Amino acid sequence: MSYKHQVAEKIASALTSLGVDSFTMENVYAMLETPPNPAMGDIAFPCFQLAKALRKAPPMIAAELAGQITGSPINEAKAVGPYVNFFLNQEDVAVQVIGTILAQGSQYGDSNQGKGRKVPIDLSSPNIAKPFSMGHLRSTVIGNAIANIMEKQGYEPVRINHLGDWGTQFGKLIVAYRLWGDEEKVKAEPIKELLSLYVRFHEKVENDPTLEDQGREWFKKLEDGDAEAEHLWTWFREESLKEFMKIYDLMNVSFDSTNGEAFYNDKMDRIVTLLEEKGLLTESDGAMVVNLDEYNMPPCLIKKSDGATLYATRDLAAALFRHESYDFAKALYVVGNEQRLHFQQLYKVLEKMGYSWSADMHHIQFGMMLKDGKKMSTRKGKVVLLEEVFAQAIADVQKVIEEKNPALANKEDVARQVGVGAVIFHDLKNYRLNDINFSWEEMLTFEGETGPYVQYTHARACSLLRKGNYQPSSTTSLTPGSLDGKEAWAVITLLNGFPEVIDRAAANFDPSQIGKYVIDLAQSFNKFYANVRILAEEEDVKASRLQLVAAVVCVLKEGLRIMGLAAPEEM
RNA sequence: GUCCCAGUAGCUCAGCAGGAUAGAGCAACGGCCUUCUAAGCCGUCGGUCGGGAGUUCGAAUCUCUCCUGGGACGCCA
Repeated sequence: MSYKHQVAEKIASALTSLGVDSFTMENVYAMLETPPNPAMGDIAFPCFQLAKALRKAPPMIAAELAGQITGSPINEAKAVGPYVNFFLNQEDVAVQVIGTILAQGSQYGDSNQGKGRKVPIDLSSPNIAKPFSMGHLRSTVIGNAIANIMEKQGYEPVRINHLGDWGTQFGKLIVAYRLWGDEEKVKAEPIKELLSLYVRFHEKVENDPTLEDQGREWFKKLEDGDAEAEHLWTWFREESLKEFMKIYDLMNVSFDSTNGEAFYNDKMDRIVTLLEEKGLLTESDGAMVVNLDEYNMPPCLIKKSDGATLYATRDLAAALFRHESYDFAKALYVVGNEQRLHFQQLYKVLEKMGYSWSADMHHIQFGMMLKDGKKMSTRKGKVVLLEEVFAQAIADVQKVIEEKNPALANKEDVARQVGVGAVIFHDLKNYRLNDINFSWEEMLTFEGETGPYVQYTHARACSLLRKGNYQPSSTTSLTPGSLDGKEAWAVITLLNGFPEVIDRAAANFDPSQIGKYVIDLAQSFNKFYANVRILAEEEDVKASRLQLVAAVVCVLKEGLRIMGLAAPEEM
């Protein structure tokens, strides 16, 4: 039980003795606040809500309560207007918090809420034959971080890269390749060449709308097993995958499944049959649809008038497959917010089919990656390639290393970890629904609220442990007075809050909670570092402070790991 | 037109199961390396929380309305 829970319990029992029994310890815990100024106390309990039950003014209640609450970890309870402010025995709390972290290590903050239940997460999912652009970064890093968060909550995440390897776009690409393609060129630079074919196709379509029809025809051929179409498709897919793997290796992201849309090609007849059996399929303008008027939504398209399938058809097949394969606790789709309607339709169709588990599916939406305030368009070739962004980031970090720490041992590894970390952190630090306006300058900043800042803080802390010859111990004992002062106390209270941050991040599928936390912790540690001497102190004081440093290292590293960043020990 | 999301410091954003004086980072300016990595720390400057109304002891936070920006709305994914 954390010290805050101990305080809440004492308040709850004091309330009971005053004749109020409607507040449980958990209720009280939720009401606890932090005073605006540390000089006012460590924890505050507002008494407004008690005014009705006790028929007294809040300040009177606060005064009464303050007189009744004593005992560890509380040093003093003081009524300030309508609040009871508690001053804690900071040494008791420090031992508790640091002891817990050093004992649990990377498991600090774990919980068993998920009980080993599976959570398939649809993430990354780039389109074959298109470059891996900045836009695809978001789904990858957000999904990966959420998978880590769920894992920390005791779930078993299943990372699924639902590759965009099926659809009319492949028909278009095949048409373009047959018209203008060159085998040698594609072999030399697959993604670049395929993209330029795709761009060219969309330029030509302006003057020759029949190209669109040809594209649709070729996709239909692909679905029907045409040999030439299949050969080209397989080739394009393999070349693309090779390119994507480079990026994933760089990011240290891996998948449990790379079943893309094509995987469901032979599983869609079943969906159509099921929909027919349940009487949900109706014909509309030659296409087959599920009507969703009752939900005030446009109909969900299942089959085009030429009989070819659509995005929704494949997602329905995928949903059924995932439910049958994983018996999931939740199923997550980390997909941009512009697809909101699609997922709402998907859930409603599943609901109409009688699958109550559709309620466990969540569309984890995120905002768009914009360039100059506008959407990046693959068709117009206006994309920023992720590969280039990483390359630039790593090069910039290398420059900084040469300037600040040229003697560093494994420069290449560190440059990669920090460069990639800067890009990932920049994406994750703000709430995922916010749009991001792409800016080289902002992305490649290594100062302030950035990934490198946190990594740097971690590295400095590691350096202290090294130089102080810190040895882990099974017990935590702190020398009285060694961790006095507001700097240490700020670090300790933040360290204590880590498990709650994980809970909040998991409940909201929100990696930015971890990002903000890790920044806060790094900032407060840097203040401690700047104001409190560690290595030059007497042995017992040094030992105590190093234990705090070790706890910070542990939590920073774990926070970074969850976000998908490495934590180099020197940089 | 309908439905979603957003509007907080010059810029990028926190805060939004209502609570005591609205916070960071960047930018600008000024300090701090004979204490441990200056990718750091400290200070100064900077706000009618888009406008208006309502709910209540109390609203950046909840409700309504208006304004502005973005997105989605059948044979793309």
